[in-house]
Amino acid sequence: MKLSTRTRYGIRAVLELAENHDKRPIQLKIIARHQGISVKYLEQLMAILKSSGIVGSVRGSKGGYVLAKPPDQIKLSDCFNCLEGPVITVECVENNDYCPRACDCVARSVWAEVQKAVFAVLESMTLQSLLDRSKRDKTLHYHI
Amino acid sequence: MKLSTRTRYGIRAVLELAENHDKRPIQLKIIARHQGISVKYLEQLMAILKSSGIVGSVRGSKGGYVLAKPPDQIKLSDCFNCLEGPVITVECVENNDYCPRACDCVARSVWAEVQKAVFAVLESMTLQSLLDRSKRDKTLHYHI
DNA sequence: ATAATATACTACTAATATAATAGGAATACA
DNA sequence: TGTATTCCTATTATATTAGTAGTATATTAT
Repeated sequence: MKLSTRTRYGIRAVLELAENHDKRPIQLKIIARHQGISVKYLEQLMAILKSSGIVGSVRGSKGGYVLAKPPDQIKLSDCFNCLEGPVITVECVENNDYCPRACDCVARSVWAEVQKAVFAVLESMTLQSLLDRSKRDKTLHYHI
Repeated sequence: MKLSTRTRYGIRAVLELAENHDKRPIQLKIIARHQGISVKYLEQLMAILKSSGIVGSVRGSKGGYVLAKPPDQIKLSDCFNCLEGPVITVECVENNDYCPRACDCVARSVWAEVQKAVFAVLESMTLQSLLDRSKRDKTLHYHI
């Protein structure tokens, strides 16, 4: 159970957009430079995020990307879902018809619980809450 | 974030061993038939579980597999770990030296929290507790 | 002893998903 | 008009998963 770079890069990218939410659109080349990845690859990730309504874009010179909503209205679970796909897919958890023994399968109940736990964490976080956390942590560092 | 069949099959297999813990060794062909998978593939999964000290085996005719410890002493996190690998590997969570920005990376703190949540669920379950749950659920069904 | 049954070990193959690269089209600004 | 940027699609490389296959080794039963 390993996170794809797609999700890791993608979420770092939206966090960077969140930091600059009130400013002008940010170009991918900027983000790509910061994260040390190729613009071309990032383009594809942003396309996913855009089609899910998480980011918006401005084409042409001086264009770039912005968050489609204020950072306190974007949950991490939204980002995760569109980049990585549904949290922990064991077909049978979502789809009762997938396996005839689903209704009394213990294993299934395990995966359902794990899935719930992951989702709860991701749903409790918004981009804004993460920015706040980051700010707080940095302040703490100065005082150490 | 999708579970491998390796983990799904493997855990269903140890659950089947747990059900028969007081009995004679169970042959792979039995389990394979129940789960609808090939004996050969199951062999490989059992090899992993064996090398991690979760199951033991008896070779030769009338041989088979048994749990290496009583089912209340085997946590699901143990099984998961050896089959699927460490819960949610984002290198930087375990290894502080992996990324220079690790100490104040917000993304990293997210993955650390998710990881903790998953692990907590899996660590709270033993094979025995799952058997009990299964039994209880089945009883409930009769009463419905 | 020998035959039958089961695990143990190792190598190989097929299928799938991820990660990344590449080229050019469309759009906007200056 | 030229430059900068997103947009779209195709292709390739790499890694992982899933599964098959063959043979060796150990144990039991006859």
